[in-house]
Amino acid sequence: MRELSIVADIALNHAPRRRRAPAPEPIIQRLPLYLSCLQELLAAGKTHISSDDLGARVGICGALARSDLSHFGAFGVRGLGYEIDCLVSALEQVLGVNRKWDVVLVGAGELGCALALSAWFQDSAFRLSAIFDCDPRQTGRQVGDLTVALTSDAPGWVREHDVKVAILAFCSCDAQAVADLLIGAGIRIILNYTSRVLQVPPEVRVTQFNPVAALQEMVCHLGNGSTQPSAR
Amino acid sequence: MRELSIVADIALNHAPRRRRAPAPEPIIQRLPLYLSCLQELLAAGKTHISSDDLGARVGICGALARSDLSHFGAFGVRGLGYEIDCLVSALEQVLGVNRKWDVVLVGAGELGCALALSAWFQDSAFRLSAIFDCDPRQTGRQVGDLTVALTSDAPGWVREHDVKVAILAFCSCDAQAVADLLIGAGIRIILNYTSRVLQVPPEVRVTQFNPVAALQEMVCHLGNGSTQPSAR
DNA sequence: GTTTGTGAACGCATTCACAGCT
DNA sequence: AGCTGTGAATGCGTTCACAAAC
Repeated sequence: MRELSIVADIALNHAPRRRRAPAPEPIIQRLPLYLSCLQELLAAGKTHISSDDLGARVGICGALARSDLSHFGAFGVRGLGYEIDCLVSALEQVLGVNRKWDVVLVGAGELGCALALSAWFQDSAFRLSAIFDCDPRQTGRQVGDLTVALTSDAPGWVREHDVKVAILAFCSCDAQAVADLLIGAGIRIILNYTSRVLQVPPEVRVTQFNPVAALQEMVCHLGNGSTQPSAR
Repeated sequence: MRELSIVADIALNHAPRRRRAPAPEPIIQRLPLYLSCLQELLAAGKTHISSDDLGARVGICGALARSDLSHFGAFGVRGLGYEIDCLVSALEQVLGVNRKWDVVLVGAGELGCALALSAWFQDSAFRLSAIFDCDPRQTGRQVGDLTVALTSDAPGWVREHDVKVAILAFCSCDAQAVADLLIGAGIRIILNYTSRVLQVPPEVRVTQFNPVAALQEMVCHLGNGSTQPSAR
């Protein structure tokens, strides 16, 4: 009777083992990168990849890629590397994206619509299931195959359909209030396009998705570096 | 003759000192969060804030906030906390956002337009200075006060105007090729809305801004946690 | 009494190096 | 020969705890 890892026995059929620890945050942050690269490689017809190659593609060293993957089981073959489609399945399972997740989108402005109509969520694990806006004049409008409803109806919908994931894509005004209501209704994951930094209880996860903040962080390295930001 | 920190002598007028080390990455990642909160507090009329309070707002402990800020100088007053507007100025300077940065936007689809028309960049350090699209039928269209040009013209523009910052907001197809051309023309910072994971030389910074990847990462904590993703 | 600035302690992620498998 | 899996070592960020300042 051997120990079994939660994931890999299903993804592969040969014996994976080891660590079932909750998986460190930094590793989890890299999994989507791996997955994205691998899906691309798969689409390009590649079948195997080495840890060094994979690492290079996501900007880390090979040893780290190996170490990361080994947290979830032994997916590689010594001398050959990793079989890509196995790895894709395994990562999808680890991430929990081998099922569908309903998502509510709050904000039907330019950005909200761009998201709703984008190709991003096609073929992803995430299905936009409702769209809301606080402006009553937007109510009833069609965006793709969704109909805009009032933001005040969002908590009810979330509760009724047991939705766990929300995207906030409206102008920042009362983002915290909206978030609080959604969390109260059962939302556990928030993708926040608002410039407001949200305070949430520990069981809720937020990702700040503000382009200006992202640019600020990167510009910092430039500004204090070699390039003197003298003029312009 | 005392040592002087690069930044703080200008931001404040009393003696800041200590570390002029290049500032660890994790700290820099938090600076935009601090800044955002502080600007909000400032707008709300508050003048002072303690490290504990500031920490709570960005989801970290007070000691860490203190430690972070002290890397750039001594901005606080013991017993009182930090004077918000001083801190805002100092952070803006550290981040390098007390000047204007020209930005080129590649992609004039739903998303590109949403970005161009959004309020995000108003009053920020970033000015969208040109917008490009690979579809010739888009050429000449007005988006806000910008006129869409061909993506193939982007490298020339970047070189000519010495632009360092680019935003990629088109459907993923040949994101890497576009990125390579822009980098060749002098781009050092890329905000990548594409689902393609970009490979760039070490002097270039990329932030992946793909909502699906962000959701995947967060869902992971849910899926393997207490909530069994059994049904639906 | 309150709150900062900071050295010391701790814990954790990454890298290294190599044994082991193909 | 090539590449994975992994323990050991390293380096680094965070937390702790307290002296100094207001």
